[in-house]
Amino acid sequence: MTERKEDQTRSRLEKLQRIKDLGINPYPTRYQRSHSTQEAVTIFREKGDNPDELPQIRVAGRITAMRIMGKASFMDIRDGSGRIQVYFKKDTLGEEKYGLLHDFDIGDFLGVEGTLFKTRTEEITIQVSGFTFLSKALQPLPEKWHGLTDVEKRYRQRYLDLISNEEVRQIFRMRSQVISSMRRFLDGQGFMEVETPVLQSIAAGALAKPFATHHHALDRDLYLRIATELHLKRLIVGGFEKVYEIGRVFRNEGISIKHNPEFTTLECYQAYADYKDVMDLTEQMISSIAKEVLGTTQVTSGETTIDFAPPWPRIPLRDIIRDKSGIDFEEFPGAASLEAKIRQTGIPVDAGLSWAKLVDHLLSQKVEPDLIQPTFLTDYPVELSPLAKRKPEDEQLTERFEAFCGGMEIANAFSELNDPLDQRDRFEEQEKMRAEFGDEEVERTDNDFLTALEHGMPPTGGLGIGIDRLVMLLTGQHSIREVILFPQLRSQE
RNA sequence: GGGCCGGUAGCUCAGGGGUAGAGCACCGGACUUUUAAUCCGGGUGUCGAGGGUUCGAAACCCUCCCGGCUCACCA
Repeated sequence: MTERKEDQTRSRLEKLQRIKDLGINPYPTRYQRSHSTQEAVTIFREKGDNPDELPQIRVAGRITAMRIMGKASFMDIRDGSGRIQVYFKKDTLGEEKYGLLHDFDIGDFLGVEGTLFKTRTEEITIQVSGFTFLSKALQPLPEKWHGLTDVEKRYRQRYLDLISNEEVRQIFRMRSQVISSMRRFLDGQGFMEVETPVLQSIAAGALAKPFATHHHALDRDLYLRIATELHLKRLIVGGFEKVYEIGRVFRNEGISIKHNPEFTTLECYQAYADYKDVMDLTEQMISSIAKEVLGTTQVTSGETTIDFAPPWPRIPLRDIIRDKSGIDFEEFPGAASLEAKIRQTGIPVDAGLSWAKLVDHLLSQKVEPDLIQPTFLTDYPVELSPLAKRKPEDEQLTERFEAFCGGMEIANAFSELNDPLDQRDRFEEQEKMRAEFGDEEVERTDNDFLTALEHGMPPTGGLGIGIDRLVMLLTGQHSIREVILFPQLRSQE
């Protein structure tokens, strides 16, 4: 509310005062409902033919429309289940109570009791015999025809978006269902859900810039986690054989239609499994979620239909990059030669990137946009995968896959590197690359994690899934902001 | 960070040098089965902010703020 009271607010404040003056508490503590609006409608559908069997109804909700005609009025009441029309009649309520209607506004909360009937236009309605004021709204709601479309306002005042737009409510219901379905699936497979620290003295486990903060009592800089990976593997070392965490991670990077600085990942780790087992798990989990939430494994958005039914194609990274770009990166083992080849092929590329970054560039430029159906790309070069175990038959490749869908990466997984000596070498390699290429987005050596590995970790398959992107795919949304309730915008007051 | 587009009433939007506009919302009145209720009356505003040009700026110029898309960035 602004300091200069808006006209509409002033009028609502006057009504609030009148309600108070009548000795009515405009913000009471509770209301005993007998039914949801949806249940009330259903009851009438089932028993409407025998009015004697209809119960007294008490529902509560927000007034979303008012149609006032002198001595009789209709209002729409909405609760979490739906809406119902209620009917106020001066004859029934008496002059005094009926007069109170003048102090109601759209947006107020109201509890009503009465009996169900059908109007002559066939709408199931509650004939109100009594009502209780439950909450006064001082601000007007968005307009009823066009609703709220201003994107900035939709995100900054998401509650208005949720009030105005049923599709938006549906998306976030689905997001919640996706996550609970994921939990059900993993719990059913014998995984145990755990929580690991968000505040860390070293942000490792992924290649990303962390957010920095400071702990005053310890006088120590801390970082917000960029992944849950290394702590979950410590738990595998500790003897838990199947663990997962669904949690927020933070990356201090650009904001885009596919990136939010804080986003939600699932990571799960399974002892004695390898990346092929994890591919099976991934297909099964995502298709199972789609079936539970959507009732089908297929999602149509625009002209494309994505089908999550397993099995998903499994294609070695080298093959698909060669097919899509004409470049076989194994023929260009150095950064300089690969960069020259990429340039020669006519693909724009920044100068001075590491070999691993160049391969990644080819992947994101020439391959990723075409991967619409769920697809596993496998066998990533070791330079690109500092936490993944080498393939026994080819030491330059790792037992790793990424899953792509809708032109986005949605999952990353590998046979976890459990050789502490190799892991230390890989961290050092990354540090060297950071020094050489001025690349901040590389793994930072986590000595505490290395110590854990030195105590012995069983062979382990690990998986990370971007839940926001998965929800985007399942709900057909093209912007990550449409699946995050309060996305990061440029500035907050 | 670059490019393009945008910011006008509570909401959705029109207006592009000459009195600030429409619909919904809101306020007053009428109306006992309405449902985008209807009918009569009322415009409620720092035209994103600041500076400049001009007799006159919401409009034109400059700077900034905010947002969207896009490029860069982003395992």
